Amino acid sequence: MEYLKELNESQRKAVENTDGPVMVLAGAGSGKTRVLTYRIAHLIYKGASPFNILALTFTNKAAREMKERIGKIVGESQAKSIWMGTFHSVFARILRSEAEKIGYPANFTIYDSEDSKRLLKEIIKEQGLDDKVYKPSLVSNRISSAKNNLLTPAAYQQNLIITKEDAQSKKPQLGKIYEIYDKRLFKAGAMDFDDLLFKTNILLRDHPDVLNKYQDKFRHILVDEYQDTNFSQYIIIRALAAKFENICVVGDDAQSIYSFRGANIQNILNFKNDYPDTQTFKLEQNYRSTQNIVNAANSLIEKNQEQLKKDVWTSNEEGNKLRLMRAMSDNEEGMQVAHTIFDIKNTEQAMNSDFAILYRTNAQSRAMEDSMRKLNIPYQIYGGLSFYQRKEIKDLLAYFRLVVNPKDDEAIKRIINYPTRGIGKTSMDRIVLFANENDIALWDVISKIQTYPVQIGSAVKNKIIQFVEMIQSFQVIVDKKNAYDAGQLIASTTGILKDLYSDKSVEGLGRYENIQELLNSMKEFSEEPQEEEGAVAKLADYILDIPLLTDQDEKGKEDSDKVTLMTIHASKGLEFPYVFVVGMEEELFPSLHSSQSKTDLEEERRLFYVAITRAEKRCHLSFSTSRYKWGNLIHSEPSRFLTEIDPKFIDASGMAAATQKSGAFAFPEAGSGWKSSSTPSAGASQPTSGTTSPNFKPQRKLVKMPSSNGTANSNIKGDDTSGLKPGMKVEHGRFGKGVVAEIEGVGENKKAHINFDQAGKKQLLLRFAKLNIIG
DNA sequence: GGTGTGTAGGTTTTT
DNA sequence: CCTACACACC
Repeated sequence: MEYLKELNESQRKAVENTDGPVMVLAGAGSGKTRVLTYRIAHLIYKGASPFNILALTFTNKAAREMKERIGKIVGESQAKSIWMGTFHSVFARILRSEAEKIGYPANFTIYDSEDSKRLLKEIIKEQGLDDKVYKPSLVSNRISSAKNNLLTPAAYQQNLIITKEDAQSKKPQLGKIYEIYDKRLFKAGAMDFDDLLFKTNILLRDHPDVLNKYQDKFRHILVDEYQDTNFSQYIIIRALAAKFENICVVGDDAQSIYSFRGANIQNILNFKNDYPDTQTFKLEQNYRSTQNIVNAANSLIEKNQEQLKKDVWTSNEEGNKLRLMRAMSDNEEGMQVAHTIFDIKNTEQAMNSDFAILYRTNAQSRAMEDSMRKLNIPYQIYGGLSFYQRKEIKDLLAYFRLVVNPKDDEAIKRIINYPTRGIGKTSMDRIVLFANENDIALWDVISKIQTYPVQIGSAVKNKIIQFVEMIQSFQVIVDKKNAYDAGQLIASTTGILKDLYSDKSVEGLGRYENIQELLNSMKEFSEEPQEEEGAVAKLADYILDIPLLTDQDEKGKEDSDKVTLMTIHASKGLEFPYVFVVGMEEELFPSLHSSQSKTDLEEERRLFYVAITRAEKRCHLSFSTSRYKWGNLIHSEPSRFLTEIDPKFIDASGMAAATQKSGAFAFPEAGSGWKSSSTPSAGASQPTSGTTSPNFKPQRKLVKMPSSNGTANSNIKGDDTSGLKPGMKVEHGRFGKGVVAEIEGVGENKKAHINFDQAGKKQLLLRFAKLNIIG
């Protein structure tokens, strides 16, 4: 029990009190993961079987890492048996083994958001509705929140509040769409993300024996990030915990940032009402960040009204103040960040992986990527499209899906004419219409196309028959061959490989390589030892839960030394020595949508709180006064959040030019030296490749030059510094005037040690530094 | 039925 | 700016 000594008092109590309901309110950086890890280890140490432990985490990655840490304490074989993962993946697993009870095949398909929206779009059109009024994404959100609140289509249509809302927003048909959508999913043997929770609830509600079984099984339940659970998740947990009430939830209301996904902060606020004899432990000591960071974050979150009282403090060093940076364009902002990273790496011996650049929206990554590339700083983007959502990958996966679950209508529609085989839109429209009108699965129609009175030409019928026969031939082999052999056969027989190979463009090559990458990983999967002697790794097992993987779950992303770029949402639970929060601008952060309502604004503020508290040593906040949006330059104002942090924790010394006319924004310390318009640009940048993971093609091919916005970077040129000698006086755009102390290195590694009057000693690589010789 | 071109519309955040 | 879809042509 050595591990108990590594805990402070409240942490230790949260670990040792393993009986009955426990709520742990864990401030940012207070060792929440450590508590969860040790609590599980402690349970096992005290004799609990790992099979009886259910631990729900927010990402698969978090589950994996926690398992690893537990394994180090109690042994890997024990840790392996714990039921641990996201709500979605754990309950998908349970649903597969109980699927028949609710009328689903065990091989049910999981529709990702794209599949759902395509289906919705089809239904909207079919109903003769305007898809500009009934926007698929909006309809999808509405249905999603209905499901997360456990409203069936019938309940939805009977709910007066909802129907009134829909009527007022001129969308009275939403309930009807939901009803049809739900039917189609069922017919296709498919569940969307929300169904994985919804159907779990149905299963547990309608099958007391099943409920009983899992209540007994999951004798100990732990839920991480409890503040971000929704109603559907809450009911599942409540049902499963009802018998033993050995439930431990861990969370921080100040970090609740997923209400758009149905997360309900009340779940954590009301926990005590559900379990009156709850023991509550507060973790308030922050071990992660410096005093300045903790205090700055506290001063911000104070502005929120609705929260549980907590005093987060730290005994860490005071550290640097949060540094404010101002740029004139998004590109310049990127360059400032890149240069700052470059400098910190030099002066503090930091690794690339010590840095994270966090932003509000994925679209902001581009300027950051460009600047990283220009300074040759390796980086890794998380978020955006995951590998498995790429078109070519989804196409091939659709074949796999169809082979595994022939009722999967979306898969059929996606690939029946890809690669093109003469089954065109008109024919498919007729077939789909016929199938929907008669409530028959698409596969049933096409596999018996001769027997149904669908008006299509005989040539097309023959093509369809060939297609069906091809799929059937795959179905025969799929259980005999391993996933890789089956996958390889399908990829080549269908003509996908050939089709992609024949495209010799850069993008086409990338797509081909992505397919090869998928096949490689299937090979790896197929070569893993199987539990059962002589069994093969099946295609179905490879593909079924792929939609639940995010790109954080992909292999080979973590162990290399790269700067991390991600949205703030994706950064939840992570920590980095150096954090840059970029795009601190009104209408971006807080987002345009959120500035209307108070609760939304409070959520944005919590999001900012999350961003700041990711930082261990230093936190940089940057904004730009203009930004490209859809190719147009738009003006932007500094975020109101910047003024909500107590100024005594902020270093705005580089903000001289910033106060010029941003009325809403004036820092007392605005001072010396720094002119944003003279930020050096990386003229000598080299062509870069290989900065992204080898698994992936860069998403964009072109590196945009900084001069594209016409300002900041274009007209500053450094002097020729090849003859620079110690003793010479120079001027640097950012650091001001200084004297060269020493020249070191040769060629592109030539470096000058310069004592700047204001900025102190710096080492600058001459190949990047724009220096003007002044004496 | 296949292929190419024009244009409308899209950015919160994610399992 | 980029993508997805509608329409016109072959």
